Amino acid sequence: MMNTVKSEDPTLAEQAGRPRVRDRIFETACELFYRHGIRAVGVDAIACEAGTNKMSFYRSFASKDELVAEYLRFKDRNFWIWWDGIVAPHQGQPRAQAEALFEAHVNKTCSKESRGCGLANAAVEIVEDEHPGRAVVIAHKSEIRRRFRALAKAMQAREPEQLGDALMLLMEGGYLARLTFPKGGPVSSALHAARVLMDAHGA
Amino acid sequence: MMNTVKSEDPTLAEQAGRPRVRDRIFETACELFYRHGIRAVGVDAIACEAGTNKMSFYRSFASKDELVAEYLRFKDRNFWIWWDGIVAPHQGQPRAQAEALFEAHVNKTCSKESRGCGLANAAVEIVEDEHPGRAVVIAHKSEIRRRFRALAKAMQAREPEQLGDALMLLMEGGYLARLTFPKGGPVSSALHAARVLMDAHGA
DNA sequence: CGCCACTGTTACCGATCGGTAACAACCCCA
DNA sequence: TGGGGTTGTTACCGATCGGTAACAGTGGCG
Repeated sequence: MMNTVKSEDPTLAEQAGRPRVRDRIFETACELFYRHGIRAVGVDAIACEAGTNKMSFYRSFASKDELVAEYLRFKDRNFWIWWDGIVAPHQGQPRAQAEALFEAHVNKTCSKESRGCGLANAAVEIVEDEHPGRAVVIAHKSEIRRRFRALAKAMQAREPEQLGDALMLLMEGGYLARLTFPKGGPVSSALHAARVLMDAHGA
Repeated sequence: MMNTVKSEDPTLAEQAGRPRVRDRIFETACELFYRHGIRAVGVDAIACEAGTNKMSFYRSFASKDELVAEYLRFKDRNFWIWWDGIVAPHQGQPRAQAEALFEAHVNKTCSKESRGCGLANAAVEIVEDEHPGRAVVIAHKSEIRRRFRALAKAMQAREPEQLGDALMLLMEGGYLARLTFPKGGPVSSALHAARVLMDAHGA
């Protein structure tokens, strides 16, 4: 808790030009966790890949679990930045927002480097309730459900909860399918399916 | 390769009344893999939980990876037995078959012990292409896609490939959602969403 | 200059990982 | 009464896991 940042304002540290060790480690960890999975990546591998060693790792992070939680919070923040960025150009037009979301989702998930959703993958790997990352995952997915339902309600759909849930299932299913199918998988049909669903709900 | 079964026909061994050590180990492994994940369960834990020891484990299985592959093949077989059992009563009525499938899927996935789809979870945990279980997962998911598309075609739907993929995304999304939501999660809306989709496709 | 925060290095800890050798007991069947 | 196949037991292997102690350098800033 107290050894994450010893002194100095972190914003002040970022002003300095070259990257702090902590940032290099964190960036490396994010990439390795996403690419190979959380359990598959050890602390030693992270530190080594970041060009430093395990001791420097533990000078910046309290534990691996804590780093994992921070990784998940990072993924969560980035997701909502992405979401808000997609939605912004169509303010007040919930139907157009949803379509833009699914179009972007298909594009993103079909990209070569995609390994689905890091939060969803963590939901599979992290089973222990005490793990500090578990709460982050649950909160993230709950918020997704809330937003999809709100979107469905805003477009005046019949049975907005059902439509919101259905849209969420479509998106989550795409994340999962990406792990077994190359680019041309079922994800490609997500936008079309979302449109059909919204049409059918009178939105 | 040669130490999985040393002698005797395995079918002959099953004729004998009490459970072989191999079967106890395998059954235990299946439960632990599904409940806690593949990477989270060690060989020692499996053997111990099965009331034996690591040495007896390696007398029955060539390696942990090989056991994992066998676990996945087991899950695959069971899944199709389940599928065929659901579909059988509605032969020749693809629309009714799909509805029965989704109703059963919702029930199964909402049950208390459910941890989603073991194959899908393995798709998250197993990244290495060389792992003997990876091919099993890919084949399984490909077959699911094939069957859903065939089902959509059989019900004379417009754009059967799109509908088939959409149905698959709904189902897979439910598996994923189950890991973060308790019983009343978005999975509950899967059957309704599937109906709406099929209606919209004129099936 | 000297101080101090940051980093690198090395060695170590106990625990667990997947996997193996050697030997003693057992039980069924010939 | 034998075996032969199946088990249990113990000890061990090298490697890696997450995590720590102690010390040597280095850079910037007062």
